[in-house]
Amino acid sequence: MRDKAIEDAWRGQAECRKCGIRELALFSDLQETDFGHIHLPIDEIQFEPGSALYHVGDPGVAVFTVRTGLVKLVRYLADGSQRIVRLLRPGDTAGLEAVLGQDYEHTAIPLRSALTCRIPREVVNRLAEGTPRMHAQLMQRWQQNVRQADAWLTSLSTGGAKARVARLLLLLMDDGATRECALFGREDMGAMLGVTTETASRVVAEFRREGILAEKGPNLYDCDVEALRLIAGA
Amino acid sequence: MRDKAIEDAWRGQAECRKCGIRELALFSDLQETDFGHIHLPIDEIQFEPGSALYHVGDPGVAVFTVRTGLVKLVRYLADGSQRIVRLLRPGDTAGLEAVLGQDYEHTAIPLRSALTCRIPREVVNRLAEGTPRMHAQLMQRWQQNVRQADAWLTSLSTGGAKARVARLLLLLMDDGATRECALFGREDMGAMLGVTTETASRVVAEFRREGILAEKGPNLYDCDVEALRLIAGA
DNA sequence: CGACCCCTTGAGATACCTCAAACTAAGTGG
DNA sequence: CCACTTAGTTTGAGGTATCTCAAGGGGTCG
Repeated sequence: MRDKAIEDAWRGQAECRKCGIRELALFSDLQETDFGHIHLPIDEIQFEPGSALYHVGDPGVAVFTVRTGLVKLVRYLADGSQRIVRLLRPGDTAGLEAVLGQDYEHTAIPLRSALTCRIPREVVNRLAEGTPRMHAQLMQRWQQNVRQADAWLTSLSTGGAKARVARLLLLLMDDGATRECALFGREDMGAMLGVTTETASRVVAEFRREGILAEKGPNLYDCDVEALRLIAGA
Repeated sequence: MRDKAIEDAWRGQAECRKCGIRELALFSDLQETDFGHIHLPIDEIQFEPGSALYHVGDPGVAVFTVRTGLVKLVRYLADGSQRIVRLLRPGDTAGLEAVLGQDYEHTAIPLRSALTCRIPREVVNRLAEGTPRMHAQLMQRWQQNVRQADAWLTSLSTGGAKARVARLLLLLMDDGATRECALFGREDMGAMLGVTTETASRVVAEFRREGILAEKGPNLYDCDVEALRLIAGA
């Protein structure tokens, strides 16, 4: 498919204790002593767009924490097209099903270069045995996935194409906390919103003509948050 | 709204040990001794269509196991309309977020008369502390929710209206294990599939004219599974 | 400079939505 | 027991949004 598949970059064993985003991540609740339970290496791996963290159907051997970048969870349809069912951002966890010994249910592919921590399944299981807090954290993560899945359905797969695009933009800006918004390929946008590539392109182009979006760089836009909220609401 | 709201029927305290669907339910892995940890009453409650198990935003005080019937999880949109994000069938669990002490994220309403077991939040938590198997079961349930949410998006919110209806019918027949299919109101169908009531009605009517569906009673149909599979695939 | 990829734009076909009316079935009250 | 109401389903007709197919830019990279 893609001949420009890039080699996975390995950055070395992670130092969870000093992790800059630990308060966001799966290990946020761990105490100093808990780290003793980690008996297998946790690798820091950088993935580039086009190379998957894992593929649908692969045996689930590890969980990934996303530290930087953006990762899409993809499911392929009967006709070969893809539907993106979730987006993982820094602090999110990919492949939780591995903890249950199940095969991966999606293919996870970075949309932007993404730095991840690869945590072997057994490490999570052993930690979970030892610390109740880890259990709570895992359940919290699962619930977060459910919540995002529901939000995806109600806000990105409901209403007209313009409203969907507007909601996606707001979501990417943390509901308008910032004006800047990094976009991605129109095909991926379409796969998220359940519309065709052309429709996604048309809507973005229209927003730009109307001054709601101002291009600041390659796929980087300055957004009129208020206007977007108006369109998203309708 | 509904003046014919029916009183919740209480059937008495549940006997989990003898439960006929225990192998399906949340307590499937419990041992005889584990039942000693149950210190609060688990009630059997029958809900009728129109009376909710719980409402979105209510504090999550209990988890429900569905024993019979069919329950919809609803989220309301800005314009007041509803979107059904999941269906619970016998053996499924509603309101898992209560275990985490969170508010309910949906409104749960039976589509058909449904017998449920109401399990107080503290009972689940206490059981989880005592038995690791309960932990595993909870995580399994959460993962099941995620899986259903993803399936809902990819199979009921993707493709044309005819394909969506066909997939919904197959889903209700356990992917074609039985030919019989109990349907519900067209408005609910629309809310599941992300189409209008009229479109849902038109598709069902068309299927009936084409002989794919044969009415056997009020909202009870005999289905041509093969034909549906063909339509669902396209 | 040419090849390639992706985004954009166009024009026609189509599916779905909207609004509105007719029909059905079940419940209500005279 | 029958008109009358009410809620839900079905059907129609017209408008509109999205899809499909196709062609034309604008970068980037060899």
